[in-house]
Amino acid sequence: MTRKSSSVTIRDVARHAAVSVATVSRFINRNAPVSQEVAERIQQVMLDLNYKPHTTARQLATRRTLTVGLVIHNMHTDFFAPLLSGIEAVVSENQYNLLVATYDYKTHHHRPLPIGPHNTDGLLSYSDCLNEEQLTDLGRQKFPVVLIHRTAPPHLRIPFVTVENKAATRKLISHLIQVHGRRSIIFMRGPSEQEDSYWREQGYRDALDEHGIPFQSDLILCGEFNRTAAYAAFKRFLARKHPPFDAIFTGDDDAAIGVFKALKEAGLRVPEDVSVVGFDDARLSSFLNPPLTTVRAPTHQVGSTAAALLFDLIQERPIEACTLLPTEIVLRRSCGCAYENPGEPFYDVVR
Amino acid sequence: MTRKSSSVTIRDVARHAAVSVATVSRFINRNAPVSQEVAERIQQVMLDLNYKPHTTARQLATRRTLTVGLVIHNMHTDFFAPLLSGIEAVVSENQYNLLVATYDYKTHHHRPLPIGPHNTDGLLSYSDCLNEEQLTDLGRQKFPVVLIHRTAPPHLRIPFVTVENKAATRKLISHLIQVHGRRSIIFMRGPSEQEDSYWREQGYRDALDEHGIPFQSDLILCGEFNRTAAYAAFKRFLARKHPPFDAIFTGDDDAAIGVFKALKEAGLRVPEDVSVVGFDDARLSSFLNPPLTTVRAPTHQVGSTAAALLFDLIQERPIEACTLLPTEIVLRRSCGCAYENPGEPFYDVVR
DNA sequence: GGGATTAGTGTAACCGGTTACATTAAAGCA
DNA sequence: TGCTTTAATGTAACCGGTTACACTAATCCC
Repeated sequence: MTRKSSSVTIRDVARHAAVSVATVSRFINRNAPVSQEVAERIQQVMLDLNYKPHTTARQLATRRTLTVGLVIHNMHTDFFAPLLSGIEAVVSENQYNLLVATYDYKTHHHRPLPIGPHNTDGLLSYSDCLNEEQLTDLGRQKFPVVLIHRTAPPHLRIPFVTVENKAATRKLISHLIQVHGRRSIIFMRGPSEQEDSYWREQGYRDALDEHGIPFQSDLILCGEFNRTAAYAAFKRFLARKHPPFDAIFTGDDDAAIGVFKALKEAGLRVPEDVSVVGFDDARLSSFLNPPLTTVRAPTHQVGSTAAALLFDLIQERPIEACTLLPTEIVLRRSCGCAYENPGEPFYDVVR
Repeated sequence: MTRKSSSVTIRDVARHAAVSVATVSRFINRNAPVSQEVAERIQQVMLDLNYKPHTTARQLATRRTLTVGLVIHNMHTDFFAPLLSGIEAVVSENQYNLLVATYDYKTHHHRPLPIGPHNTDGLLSYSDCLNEEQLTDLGRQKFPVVLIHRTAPPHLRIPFVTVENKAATRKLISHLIQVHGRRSIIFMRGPSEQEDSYWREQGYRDALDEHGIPFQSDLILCGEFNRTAAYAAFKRFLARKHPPFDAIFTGDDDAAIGVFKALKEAGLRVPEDVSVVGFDDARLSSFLNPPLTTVRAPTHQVGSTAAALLFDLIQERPIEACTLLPTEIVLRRSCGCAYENPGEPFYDVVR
């Protein structure tokens, strides 16, 4: 294998500065007094030799990695950019590094999780990338973990950060019913076992109940929170014998793009023939034609909050066990509202 | 500090299995024969004790981290999602981890680079996050580095991956001149020292030259490749005494969003009054109103190519020193073209 | 002035793995 | 049968830091 050019170690520095390695270490870490004179000598030698402390060795000795891990299943959708950005901001503020692993127990369960107590000080886990067994295992080791977009199994005391899904969805669906008179509303599920999808569906059902509209299982499709799958699922729906519909809740904004396309191909107009609404308020949602009515989720803030929580955990500060960030519905034209939003996306009608 | 619950080590496993640590290590790494019987015993003990090899210790002993680093200055724009996604795909395919650091020598130069030979096996560096001195330093240690969206200083033999900026820009500007009769074209620069910006400006100048249009320095603005800065810069331009203009090359797509907004506020129509063109073909560009004419840069592929190159370097395979990925102009409506693109963004008129 | 404290330093064990080298027993071969 | 090869294993040094403990000399305090 690659033989690294033998690098200069703390012992080299010690020898050249005519002191012990302990003294050099103390100088570097400033955790014990070192005389002025010796300090200067060490400083000079370090420069001369271009010495860089060996991160890995230090990690082994101190059992602290100054790194946090993030597990996500992939980065294929726009959703992850603001999430990552929020996490990254807090991580670098704390002078930590971020180790990113794409891992999903459903597809990688034969492979051990590449992130854990042995290479990070704490872990952020998105959605259902880890299963309960893995979480239990980490919990048993008292390893700091914060869950993102999923709640923790109650017997594990793992803090989590997610967004308010149910009430916002209920409000959005109610809006379709009350304001726009829609009654046959398609619901597109996300990936199964995705909690967001579950709660959004509850909100959808609640809204129907509230207005006395019976739930119809053949209005439930699977959009997978992704434009391509949503397009395909909706095409299949249109092709087969299906009940009439006058609105679609696409589950998330990315799926709405696929639905827009399928509707266009079918010659159906949005919002005249069909109201379309999404969830997330992704960066491009206000640019769609028509602009997409959706629920604004503070994804960047989800990331930063989760990361902040993780540092609280790592530093053993008291923490908030569960954080449910508020969402708000954003009315644009795709539901049938006629608001003109000048200068989108800078201004939105929010309520 | 946090005292980790003492974890089970290879010596514990060895003791319980009544073998030496070497044998356990061999069994784990499958790099020397171990008898069937002993193998089973070790396997069982590992399960019983829930033993997990200590990544850091292994890294120290083998001097291989199975991790690659990525240095970017931030993740604030949409540009990074496809880049990261491309990198990530190749990294996880190679069963490596990805360590992400946001670092910029201009703002962090007092702080040492958190990524290097001591915690990664190779490094991807975006644009001008690292300065020449830092690159030289890494080069001297023969540390594998691949540059993204910048060329390497010639005396350092560092491979790089970037996109074809100049010819595409020249073609795009020529299109504005020849097809749409534009002659007073604003050019928005990106961040100074950004190579992409430099080459795009060269392409812009070449196109002017080619058509005998004199270069006007007061048509050069600074958009910073970002919507907010571009909006502000363009507002300032409009507010002061300025030469007439009939087109804008915004430097990149994100900046185009800010320009769109400022134009709308000024009551100028796109493309009737002003042609607007960008660069990148970001995910939302085809959704803008009007859809943005731009240059398609294979950003995902830039990421995957750079990562693949880095692995070639790490594994000491022969490599391509410089990779210039092709770009193509994408005509939509913002320049004045009248193509109807059915089902944007799935189909584009590309040429 | 004598005991207690503190500044400044060194020695060596330790973190948890890998691996060069040595050793023994079994298998292969003439 | 005797010699060489190979399978299987153990011992201990090593990777490059940190830090507990020991020690000396100087300073403080009553």
